[in-house]
Amino acid sequence: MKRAKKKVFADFMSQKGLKSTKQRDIILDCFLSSDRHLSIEELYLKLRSKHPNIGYATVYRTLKLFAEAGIAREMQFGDGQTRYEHVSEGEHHDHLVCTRCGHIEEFENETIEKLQDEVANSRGFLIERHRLEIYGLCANCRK
Amino acid sequence: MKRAKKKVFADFMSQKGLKSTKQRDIILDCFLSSDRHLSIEELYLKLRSKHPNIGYATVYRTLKLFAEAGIAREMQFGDGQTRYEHVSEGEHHDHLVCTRCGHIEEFENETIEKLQDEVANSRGFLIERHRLEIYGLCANCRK
DNA sequence: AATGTCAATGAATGTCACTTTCATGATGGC
DNA sequence: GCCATCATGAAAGTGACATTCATTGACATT
Ligand SMILES: [Mn+2]
Ligand SMILES: [Mn+2]
Ligand SMILES: [Zn+2]
Ligand SMILES: [Zn+2]
Repeated sequence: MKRAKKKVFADFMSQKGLKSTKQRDIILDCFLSSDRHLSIEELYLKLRSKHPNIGYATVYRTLKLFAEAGIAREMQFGDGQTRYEHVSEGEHHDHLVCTRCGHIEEFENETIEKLQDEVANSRGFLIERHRLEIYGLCANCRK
Repeated sequence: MKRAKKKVFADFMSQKGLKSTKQRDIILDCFLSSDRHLSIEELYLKLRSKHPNIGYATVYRTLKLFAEAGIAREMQFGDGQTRYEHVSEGEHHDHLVCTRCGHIEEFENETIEKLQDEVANSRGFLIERHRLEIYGLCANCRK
């Protein structure tokens, strides 16, 4: 799926008349081969060891591009940093966030999604998106 | 319930050895008689007309005290400002947020809450809190 | 009522995570 | 290869908090 996302991004870029650069290639590769839910700072630091010449602003702008292209999603978990996670076409999930170690787990629940639709319908709301986050202690941190 | 919350706050303050001041009284009164989901800035501006001598920092610190005392809750709706809403003992609700006009509606759904518990249990997570927000167009903005 | 002590206030400043600017460098259509 | 555009990154700007510190105020005590 790494290849598929690279294609999606390449198509988006050419369709927008934007250019392919070494930096963007490196950042995309690093993003796709990293854990999910990375902050700009984290990705920047991860890149820095191998590519000290890539600036923070470029990482920042490139992650925005990923989001625009639909291969990444911006997330806020309340830790003061914007995080980016991988997105696959048509896929959706919500999150369990550990308040002690920061571990993030993903889940899907079709019934919850349906109930949300019902709530929105009953109020005349047209849903664009939603966020459901459960905060607490992960299995490890409970021990 | 305005009186009840004032009592809760007064008890919290005396139990913590903190002092009662004109500013805190005024801010509490203004907060309790305002719409829900106000930002610090909004409350500060609302106060400013009648009480131009109350500083931003005092509003900021006093809202934090309300949250500590359990009569207010900090919320992030992604508009870049922290919002505070009234909290009543034992009460919980989630939100529908209009992305066009900013209107915020509240809802409760016992079934969704139960399903969340199930999800957390199945992963060994111990829930501390959760947030569920549905973003979209409100009935008014759909017209 | 005056005093003493410690918390409260608010103008100013600091912090932090973006966000934008601008001079310089790279890309790619012709 | 030329050159109009786009991209880059160091530096500066922004905005919403968060903290500092000199001064003021609350209130228990005298
Ligand atoms: Mn995720
Ligand atoms: Mn609410
Ligand atoms: Zn954990
Ligand atoms: Zn609306």
